[in-house]
Amino acid sequence: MPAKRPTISDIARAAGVSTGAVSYALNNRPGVSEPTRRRIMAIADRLGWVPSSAARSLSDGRANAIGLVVDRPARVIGVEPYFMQLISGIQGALAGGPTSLLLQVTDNAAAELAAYRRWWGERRVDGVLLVDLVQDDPRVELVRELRLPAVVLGEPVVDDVPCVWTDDAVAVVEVLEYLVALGHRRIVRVAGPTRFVHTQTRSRAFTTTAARLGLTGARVVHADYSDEAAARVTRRVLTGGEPPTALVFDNDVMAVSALGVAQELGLSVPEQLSLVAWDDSALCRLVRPALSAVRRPIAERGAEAVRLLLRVIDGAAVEQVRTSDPELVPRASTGPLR
Amino acid sequence: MPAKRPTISDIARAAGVSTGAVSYALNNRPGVSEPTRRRIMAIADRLGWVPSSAARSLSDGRANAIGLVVDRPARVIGVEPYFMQLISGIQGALAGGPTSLLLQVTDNAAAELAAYRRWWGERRVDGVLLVDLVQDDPRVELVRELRLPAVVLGEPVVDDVPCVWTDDAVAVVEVLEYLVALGHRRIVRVAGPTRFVHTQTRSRAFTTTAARLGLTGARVVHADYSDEAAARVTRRVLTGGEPPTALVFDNDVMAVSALGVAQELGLSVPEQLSLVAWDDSALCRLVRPALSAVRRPIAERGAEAVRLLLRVIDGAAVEQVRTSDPELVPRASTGPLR
DNA sequence: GAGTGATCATTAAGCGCTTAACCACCCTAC
DNA sequence: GTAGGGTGGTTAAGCGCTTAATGATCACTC
Repeated sequence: MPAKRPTISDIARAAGVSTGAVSYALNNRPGVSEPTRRRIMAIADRLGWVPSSAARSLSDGRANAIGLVVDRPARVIGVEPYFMQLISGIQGALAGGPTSLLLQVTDNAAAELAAYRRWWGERRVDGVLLVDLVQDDPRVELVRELRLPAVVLGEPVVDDVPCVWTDDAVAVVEVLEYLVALGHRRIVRVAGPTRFVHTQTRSRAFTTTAARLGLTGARVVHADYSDEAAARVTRRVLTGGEPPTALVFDNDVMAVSALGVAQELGLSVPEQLSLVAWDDSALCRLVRPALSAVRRPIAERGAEAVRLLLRVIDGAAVEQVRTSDPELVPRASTGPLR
Repeated sequence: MPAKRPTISDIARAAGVSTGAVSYALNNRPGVSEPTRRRIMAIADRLGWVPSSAARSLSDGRANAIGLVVDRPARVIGVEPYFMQLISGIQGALAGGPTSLLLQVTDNAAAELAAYRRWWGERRVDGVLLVDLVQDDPRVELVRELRLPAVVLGEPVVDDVPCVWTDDAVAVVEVLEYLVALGHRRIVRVAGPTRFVHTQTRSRAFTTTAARLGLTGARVVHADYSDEAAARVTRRVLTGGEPPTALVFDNDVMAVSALGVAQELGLSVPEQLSLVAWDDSALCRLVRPALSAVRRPIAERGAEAVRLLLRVIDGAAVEQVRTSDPELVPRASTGPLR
């Protein structure tokens, strides 16, 4: 059983005023004189008073928490730095404020929906962050139905839901033009699962840009972000007819995995094969050759999303915030075609 | 503003009973007849009722949440798979129950202490998980003072605080004997910061085992878990006098970083240098050569810690749960000395 | 000297739920 | 016929906080 925590009644008694006065004082609202306010605050301070979030929630209806559900199988989640970076960005924006982060990791979409619904029912969160949107995402429908404030981390898909996004298309173009400038013509994009909206966006940009640049050998294959799947796909692509001279991946793990495959196959990187990862991370820097990668401001986006969500919770109008464009960080894994 | 959520009064009205009866019925306690209970539950179900966590907390004093603070600089946090694995283990044990996870990422110890104190004051958590204990850790003192239920993820340091741990020493011994069997005599351990208890334990085991095995060239150097620091230290060690033939690291990131350094220096792994990582992860599997690593049951430990914490919250006696021993997973980065 | 505001404080209701205390009723026992 | 003992409910207080409504006090004004 935890130690005793002071309540506003304790403060009121110590100060010789009513609890109402204490409440007004501590919340910096009119209703108490300046000297009294100061006296009350001093006492609260001395007693180490902290407002009970339950009591506060109950009376003002705010949970002072936001929720994030990450729907990735346990096997994958540890590997991808993405989420931890995102979380650390989120925390940055939350720090100092009264709001906490509720995190849930699930391994299927239904559980994710259930989690949001439960949080809403329990009034545990004031709003939620949505990541990895899919086409006609049921979560969008859900937050709309529940009128639960939400911010999508990703490009705008519907216009009544706020979002913060980066324009992935510009990076796709940048990467392709960069590779073409190095002499590559047969380029394969190893994408994540098709269902994700961002996968589709990037693939579309990839296809149209490839066409514009006259790359006939360009195509898109899919994997599930895991190293195993990436290895399988990469091996197939590299040993098939007309093997590509450059591969572009949808995350860092797959790119690193492919690097291993290339080495197994005796292909030297970048002399015979160029590799580009998406989402730069320490992982990309750590391997040899270090991987060229598209860097997105992940933590910054997380922080921006939180700020937007807090505004939305306070009743702000729907906004679609665009953060800085992703950029290609060239390293040792890309080079001129020999 | 969120949509309307049903309360027990709504249910009571619909069922024509008092809210007290509804409460008894929904909590499966005596006080209502079986038919009435069923009727009430059916209505609750139809209405989609979910208990308000705030109201419940306020009346029964339980927050139905546990807290975890991770104190690592943002730069490092993304890279290490450790925490995500831990979190996913935690979630596994929480799934299905009424308890949620509150997560905070901070970048200094004071902020971590403040976070625990705040959560306690706000009555937001019923208990907390403590990771990365240091010597005379102030957090131990804090949870004791606040009488906040806590479980340490790590070896027993004081006996009034429950913990779940693995015996790292046995793995240290295993690794050393393995390396010695391969012919290595000059072995350096690249450890994490000295302040962590687990660092000290491993170093102690390393030193005594090395002495027992008669390894005069064995020593311990320190880095801060980051790839940069590890690269620096590794470079220094490998280019100094009497360079080691085997390196043992305290995490995966440092080992991978060292692999890069070895390649830069023209040392082939494992022919000229063997590397062992601590905490196996996809990262270790991904690089070439794949890294031999000590695998600890991280997710399992997280789950076990949660189960223990929930028991402690319910008033169980202090336990010190020991989970399965870490084991060495030999891969391509270790081999006989040439 | 009554009326009019300010100003600073108190009172009390209410947020949604739990739970001890109470009550009405029927059944059995002697 | 009344004491005793379950059942199956209701009542009401309380968890810690917010806040509208109310009230007391003092300072001006005409």
